[in-house]
Amino acid sequence: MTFIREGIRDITQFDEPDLLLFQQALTGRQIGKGQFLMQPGDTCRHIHFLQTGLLRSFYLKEEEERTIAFSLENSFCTDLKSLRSGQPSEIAIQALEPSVLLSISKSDLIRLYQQSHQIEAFGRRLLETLLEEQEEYLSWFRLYSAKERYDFMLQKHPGLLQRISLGQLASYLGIRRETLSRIRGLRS
Amino acid sequence: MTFIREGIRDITQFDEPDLLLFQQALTGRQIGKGQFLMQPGDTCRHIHFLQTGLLRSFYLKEEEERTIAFSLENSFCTDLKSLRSGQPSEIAIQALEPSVLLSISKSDLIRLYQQSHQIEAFGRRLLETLLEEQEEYLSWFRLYSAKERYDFMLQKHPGLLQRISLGQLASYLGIRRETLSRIRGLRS
DNA sequence: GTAGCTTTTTGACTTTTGTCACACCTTCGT
DNA sequence: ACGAAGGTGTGACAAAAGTCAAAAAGCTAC
Repeated sequence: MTFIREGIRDITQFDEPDLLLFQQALTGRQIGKGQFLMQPGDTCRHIHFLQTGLLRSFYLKEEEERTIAFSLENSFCTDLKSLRSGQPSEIAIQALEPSVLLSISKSDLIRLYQQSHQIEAFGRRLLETLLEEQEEYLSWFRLYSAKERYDFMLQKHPGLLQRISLGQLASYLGIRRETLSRIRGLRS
Repeated sequence: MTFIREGIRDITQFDEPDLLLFQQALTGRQIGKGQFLMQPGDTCRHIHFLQTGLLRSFYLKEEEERTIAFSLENSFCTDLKSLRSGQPSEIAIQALEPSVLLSISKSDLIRLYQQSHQIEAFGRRLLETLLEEQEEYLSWFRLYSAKERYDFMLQKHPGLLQRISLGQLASYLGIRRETLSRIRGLRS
């Protein structure tokens, strides 16, 4: 439990009272490889903090999985659209590895935001980071070719490739498995 | 000045004391059609609230403009990456129409965040909305063809087409002017 | 109106990526 | 060891989008 405190504290930089408040709202959960944290049609009611493991979020379009994100250790994962609207989600979240997560419900989070300015500030900073990351990812599609996007991925997450299938990576890069295979073939 | 108060109040939902605080940090500015709010290489130090007019943010890649956003009336505009890092920006922001904006500096905003929980909460909510919008926009590229993206644009911002050039729209949709022209030709 | 500019459209061609089919290789359970 | 299933690589072809060039259509300023 101590190491959980440390993990949360490092990320949030909460002081002792807020750390306690936050921690009390968290519920632990384990999930096996291949299992789903949520399926399309479910309504998302939590934000998950991934301690160990690996998650993948994806749309299902015509039997095809279109990956929108990989969530690594010490990062947060949710479906913001469904969480905010209360409407059914269009995405699935699946564990690619056995994963340990701490989850906080929407209602608890709203309560904590109101109770603590510091927690609200953390929420704001977290969102800024997420938005900036997503802007960068989006710029890949605006500015670069499939090959370049693949190279960026290698640079940015060199270890990740050993943990996911090429099909999953391809769908994250917005191309077909075969195209990715050909890109990788061009060893220049 | 009253109507500015109302506009800000509607959007932020600040109560009277915070409204005043916030308002004092805002500086007004007008900018003519075609003028630049910032250029690549500038460091972004403000968040701009657009009262009237139309802004466009874009990258410059090999003499080509790649539009990443149109900012409409009553919306916010900045370069989050440069604003947060303090590093030179890679994007340009240009007024497509004569525009009136209220701007707040990064340092003032940070100060206000610290002073007022309510203002911090507004910042968080705003970021949530921006992130959700961007997720939707990103899903266009994941799930839909160029033609479909064009149709969504028509649905979502029917009026905008009269205010921007087709070249600008094409670059926002991630295709060439010629391709957009052909898509529009297919009147089915 | 018309000259000069920009924007949009059209055409021929190239490049990139997708599609479909199938071979190859793991891995995993029996 | 065996076969099934899933993941990966390759080839031939199709579709989508990019490129380059030039014509047509819109604007703007005299």
